[in-house]
Amino acid sequence: MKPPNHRTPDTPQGPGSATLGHPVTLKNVADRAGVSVSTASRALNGQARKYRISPTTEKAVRKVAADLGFQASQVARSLRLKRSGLIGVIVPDISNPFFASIAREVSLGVEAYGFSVLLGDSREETQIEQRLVEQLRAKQVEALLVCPVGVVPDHLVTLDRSGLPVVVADRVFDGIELPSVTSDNRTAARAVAEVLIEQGHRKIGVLSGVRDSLPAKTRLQGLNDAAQHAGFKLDPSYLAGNAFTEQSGYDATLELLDRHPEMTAIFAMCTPAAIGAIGALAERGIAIPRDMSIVAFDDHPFAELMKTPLTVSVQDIPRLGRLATAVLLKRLNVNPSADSSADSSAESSGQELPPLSTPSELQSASSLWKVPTTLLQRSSVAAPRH
Amino acid sequence: MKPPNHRTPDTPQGPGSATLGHPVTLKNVADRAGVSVSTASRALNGQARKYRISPTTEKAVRKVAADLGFQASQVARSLRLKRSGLIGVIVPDISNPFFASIAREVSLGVEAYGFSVLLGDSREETQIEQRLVEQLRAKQVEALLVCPVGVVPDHLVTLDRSGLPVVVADRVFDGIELPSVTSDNRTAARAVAEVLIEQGHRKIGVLSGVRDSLPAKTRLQGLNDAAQHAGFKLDPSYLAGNAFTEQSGYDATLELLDRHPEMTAIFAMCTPAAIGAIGALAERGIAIPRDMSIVAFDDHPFAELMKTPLTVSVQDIPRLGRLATAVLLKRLNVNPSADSSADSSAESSGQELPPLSTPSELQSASSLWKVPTTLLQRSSVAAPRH
DNA sequence: TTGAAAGCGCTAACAA
DNA sequence: TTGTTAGCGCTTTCAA
Repeated sequence: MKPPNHRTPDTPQGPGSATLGHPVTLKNVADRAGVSVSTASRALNGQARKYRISPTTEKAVRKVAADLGFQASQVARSLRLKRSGLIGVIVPDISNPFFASIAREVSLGVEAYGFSVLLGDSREETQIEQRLVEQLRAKQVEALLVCPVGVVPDHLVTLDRSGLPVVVADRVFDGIELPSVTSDNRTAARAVAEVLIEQGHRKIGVLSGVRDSLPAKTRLQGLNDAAQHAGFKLDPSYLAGNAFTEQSGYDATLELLDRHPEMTAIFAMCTPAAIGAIGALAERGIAIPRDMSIVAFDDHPFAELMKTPLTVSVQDIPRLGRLATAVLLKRLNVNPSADSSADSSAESSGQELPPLSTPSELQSASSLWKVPTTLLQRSSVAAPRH
Repeated sequence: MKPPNHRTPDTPQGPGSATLGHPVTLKNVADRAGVSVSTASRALNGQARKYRISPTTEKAVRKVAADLGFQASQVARSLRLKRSGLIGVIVPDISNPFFASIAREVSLGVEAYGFSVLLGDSREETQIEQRLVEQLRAKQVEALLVCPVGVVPDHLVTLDRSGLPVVVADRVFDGIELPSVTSDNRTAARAVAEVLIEQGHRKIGVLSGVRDSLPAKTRLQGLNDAAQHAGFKLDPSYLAGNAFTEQSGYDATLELLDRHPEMTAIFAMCTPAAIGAIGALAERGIAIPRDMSIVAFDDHPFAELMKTPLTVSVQDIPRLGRLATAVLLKRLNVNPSADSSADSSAESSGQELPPLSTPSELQSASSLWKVPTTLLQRSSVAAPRH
């Protein structure tokens, strides 16, 4: 309640935010409101009650803060609190709608808790993935969601062990104690494979994604399950391709066509591969499904509009993303069920991170979450001709 | 060169990174190497030369840092340097491949300079966009690339004026002094419109994106240009829809079909709208291109495989993204032409941000960058039947 | 060639 | 009910 005649030499402020030069700091606010920084801090952080700050003071501080367009520096705050409010998300290719959707779910899911997403694109290279991990670690992310390239999990395990919560999605790993979420690829693969098999197909070419990745192996397994159930075995020479890309699908198809002219169906492990295959087939004048049946994974907005709508196993991508986010939040000891914006404690500025309750007690219980998929039968499968 | 018998009470370190509890700090490194923090800092930041630090010392420090898995806290560094190394990217929907591609280019483009991308998804809502802007500002982003929802530019202008470099892409604004990059929508629209018109179409329905957005207006203008050149005028009642979405395209098509049964062609302002339109057309049993011609914007991997491949004007999205990134970097006084990884100065840890040369001298010259588009003629256009 | 110390903006004991 | 102060981890003057 002293007369506020001790002004900082701050540049004359128009209303709105920082006008010139230095951004406005808490000290600026405090000075102008004639209180100490602690009082200002407390007033702005919804701790007025707790510290029994007079409503008058609180109001005053808030007003000044608003007038000055004050925004607490999250950097300073992070340093002090040891909480960056940052979540790292690393994917092999953010322009791929699959990963983009996952990134989206994470972004939306964590935003309510004051977290922001730091994005990394590994370009399908483990080496870059490693570099990004380091870069994000240096930026003090509090957790990492990574859709790995899918072959070398070591750097992620190390990281997780070192105390930074990591959860992996999609290209998860085998026998690794990292919380993992993925589609139920085995069941999914078996289901699509069966529509092929039930039509009588036995000579089935497989367009594989990255061979060493678990999804690729698991999908192959599902296919084998189906074959075995039908009483036959798939020859390994019917396997081609080694990436989840259109190019790989195209090349593999051509290769298979040459190696096995008797092939009657194609099992594509991802949509891009299927697109490549369709292109290759068209070039060779092979009609779908008359001369060749084909099944694949994942749906897309254009599916219905295609010349031959694909029969596919579709993953519930948003759900995958949400699950991953939930696991992440749980590992951060944030309660994902709490309603988001009902947080009326901290209203005006800065304060958004609810404090973590327990200091993340290494709850690194191995866990693999599987999300069910849906079979979508369309018209890319017919009985084999010969 | 003192005997290093004054150890910190740090937990016994296995090789690799932080083993237990506290992450390893510069002080830990310094102590263990038997030097002061200043020396450690300088050694690790490639300033050994500059400060004439003995090679022995430097080596020693580097070794300890490596052994301990030291990583400089970017948070502390940011606070001190007033450089966060963060770039904010805000888009209406990251799961849309268009925006995802842009985000990707930014991410790849700035990564080489040690920046990371903070992602925000505005869900096509200006209000959320505003909130995200605030959130990212608080996180001390050094610049913002936003693909705005597209109607209210004020908060962005204010922000930019306040000193935070903002560049907008795609849904740019009219008469606003914000660096903007967008496709050359007018020319593009005119070009696709002309393939319609040359076939004899005059009754052309328009599936509009967000009406008040500049891209929508500009594309309409391009269409009008073409019409005028052909000597006719488009009746405003042929305009329907108000969003860049599939739903909007669907609804608008139905609406137009009812209002103008004589319509012979559809001009869709975006791919989703086109998809919606094709769905609506199919429901009404209207064949493309026999009964109805259609053109749209943007290509996609499935385009060739569609029942009726669409004639489209395709934007060079990666180029759009790269341009936007370049503009951003220029405003940050980083030289985008410098080769990226050839930066051998700072090798081992932490140091990645090249310092900004000039302190961003408000070079807010109004500038609009236009990226050319390509016309892709396929088979969705035929001469009108009546 | 190296070190001591100030300080970036903030929060939280501890005092009063 | 409010203020003083230490300190988060780092860089950088200034001094030696």
